[in-house]
Amino acid sequence: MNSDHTTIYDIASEAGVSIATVSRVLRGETNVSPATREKVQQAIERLNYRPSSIARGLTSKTTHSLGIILPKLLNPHYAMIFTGAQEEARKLGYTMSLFPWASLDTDAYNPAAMLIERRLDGLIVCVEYSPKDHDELVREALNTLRRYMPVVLIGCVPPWYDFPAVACDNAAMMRRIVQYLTRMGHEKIALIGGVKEDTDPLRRDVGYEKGLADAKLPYTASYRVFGKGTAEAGKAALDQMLDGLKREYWPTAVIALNDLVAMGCMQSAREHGLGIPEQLSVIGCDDLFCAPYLTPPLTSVNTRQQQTGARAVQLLLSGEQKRETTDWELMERASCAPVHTGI
Amino acid sequence: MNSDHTTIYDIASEAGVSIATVSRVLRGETNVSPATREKVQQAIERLNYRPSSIARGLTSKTTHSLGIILPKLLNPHYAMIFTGAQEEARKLGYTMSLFPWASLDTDAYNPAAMLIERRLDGLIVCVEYSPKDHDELVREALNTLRRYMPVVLIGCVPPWYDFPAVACDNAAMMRRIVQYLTRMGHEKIALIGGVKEDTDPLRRDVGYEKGLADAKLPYTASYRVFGKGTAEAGKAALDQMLDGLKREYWPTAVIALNDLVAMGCMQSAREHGLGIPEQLSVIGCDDLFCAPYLTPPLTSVNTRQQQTGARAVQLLLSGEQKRETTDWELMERASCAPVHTGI
DNA sequence: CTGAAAGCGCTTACAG
DNA sequence: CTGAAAGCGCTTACAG
Repeated sequence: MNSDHTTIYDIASEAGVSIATVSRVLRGETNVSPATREKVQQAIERLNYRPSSIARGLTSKTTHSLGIILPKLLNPHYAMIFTGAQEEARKLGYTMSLFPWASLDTDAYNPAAMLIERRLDGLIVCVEYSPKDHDELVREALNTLRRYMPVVLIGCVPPWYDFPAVACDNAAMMRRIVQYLTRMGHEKIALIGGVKEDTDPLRRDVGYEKGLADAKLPYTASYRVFGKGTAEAGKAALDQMLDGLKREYWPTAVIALNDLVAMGCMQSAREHGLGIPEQLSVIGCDDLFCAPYLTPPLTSVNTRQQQTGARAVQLLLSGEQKRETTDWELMERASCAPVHTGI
Repeated sequence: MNSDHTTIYDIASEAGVSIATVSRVLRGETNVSPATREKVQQAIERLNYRPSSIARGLTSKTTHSLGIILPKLLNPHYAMIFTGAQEEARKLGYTMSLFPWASLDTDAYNPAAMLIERRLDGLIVCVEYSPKDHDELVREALNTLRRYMPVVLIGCVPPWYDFPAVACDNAAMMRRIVQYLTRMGHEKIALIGGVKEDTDPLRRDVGYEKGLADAKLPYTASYRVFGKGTAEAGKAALDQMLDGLKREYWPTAVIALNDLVAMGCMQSAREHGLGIPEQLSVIGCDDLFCAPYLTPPLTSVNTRQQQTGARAVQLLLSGEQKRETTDWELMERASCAPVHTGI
């Protein structure tokens, strides 16, 4: 291992100049004579010199490294966000490190310490709502971290958060989805997943209720089941709803928090002998790569995750204190159909 | 922003000791009197001090940050590897940054420069075979990088690579899969995906041919289609095979390079009116989260990706020059069945 | 057990 | 246009 890297001193003596001059050509300053610049560049080439970003960071007070906190990478939704953020960071010369909430949660000592010690130039935090435990952690961690580095939020934006963020207007999106279903004649529309205590003003429940109201439909508590954003949770939730309701009250459409939940719901429907979309329309969210390959292909909402990640990096680095709302698009596939009337 | 962080000098004067002493308690050295240690710790607490890993890195010649190069994160297979690696790194006090091949490829200047300038303590490289262009890049990049930092390989291990690695024995795995199918009576077994020029001694093709030989079946060129590891490529490949073959020669089983390819194959089969598994058995690889939710649930091979990632980090940090082979497990689901004989 | 001093590899005023 | 010098915030021998 070449742990004794070439240094700026080596280049300086090789080129017969001072380290200040080497530093100047390194940083592309203009006030260097062409001849000198050439000499230095040759030396760099010859010795295969790469400046240490560590030493550079110590003086320049900037590390060119960013961090991102995500719930988990195993849901492709977050992998898309991460990819978008990472690529944008890369383009701008920054490195991106991942810090999953889970590892912070389980950490005995100050969860933020590792981030602070790294002297990151900025941090993207992606919040997924969950009750109490997590919310408390999030709030505390955010309040600490933002004293040390710029923070941009992605995903849910808690009402107490007054910083730059890029989020999807889940309320508007959900209202549109409900509308999509009511226009197909659905009146018994279930919503599965999410957290009851969610206080994000743009949360799905707001839009769900608005959407129902738009169509003059009542809000039916038994059609609203909360739960985690996993396939297992989705299946369990729909199982429970169907098993607890007389058949005549079964929903004709179910909106899932995300595609994983939708997958679980499809499974549950299948096991209950419900044809999709004949007897039950299902719609997901996130538009995961597998949505088109499910049977039937799952209608979902593309929330432009990569773009969201990239935009968060831009906000982070530009220092703009904006709060932005992302685009989304309903991807119509075969899992939703007009409500089946008659027998 | 608190960019003027508290330094070791602040702590020293606050505690009335020298910075050397502060450094000692920081690093948990034992040769410090309890009283002094206490004073220092109090000062640290009071001033909310976090040592700079940057300054520390400059002297200690170690950054406690690792890198991982992956083909892409959007295939959950790689997200699992990354997650396993990241979590293990975290446990050991290391940070993990992602560098996708794509961003290195498209980079005009030396693709390795960014990694070297970061002075990473180690690098995990996950290689996915693809012809020419990529292989040349991989070889060159690896040869440069390993002069600057320890490198551990994951995935395919090119024959010219003589370094630590943790890989799946794809040959043994594939032989076992073929056996699984021949025991169910299949004789026309297709293999879809991968690169013809692959030279990894553990590559799938080796096992495929062995498996066929085990059952005294001929190798049939038209059952072997190469291609990318995407669903689209999988669909196109099977489409092409079926369309080019008389119905009586259609395979009764298809092995896909990975689950994405398998998903594409299932789609193709469906469009060709082939029931799965009645007329066509399909088996994938990687055991993605969605495999159980496909119709029918996809039989696949779990290759313990998270464990692989974690193990790679351990090798990297221990400096062992071992080459390890990972476990794998056949996950039997409903997409494979005994060959349909008679009408 | 503790401190003074040098050094890690850069950048940044400050002179010239 | 170029160099000498100080400084970034730590760690590490070296004395005592």
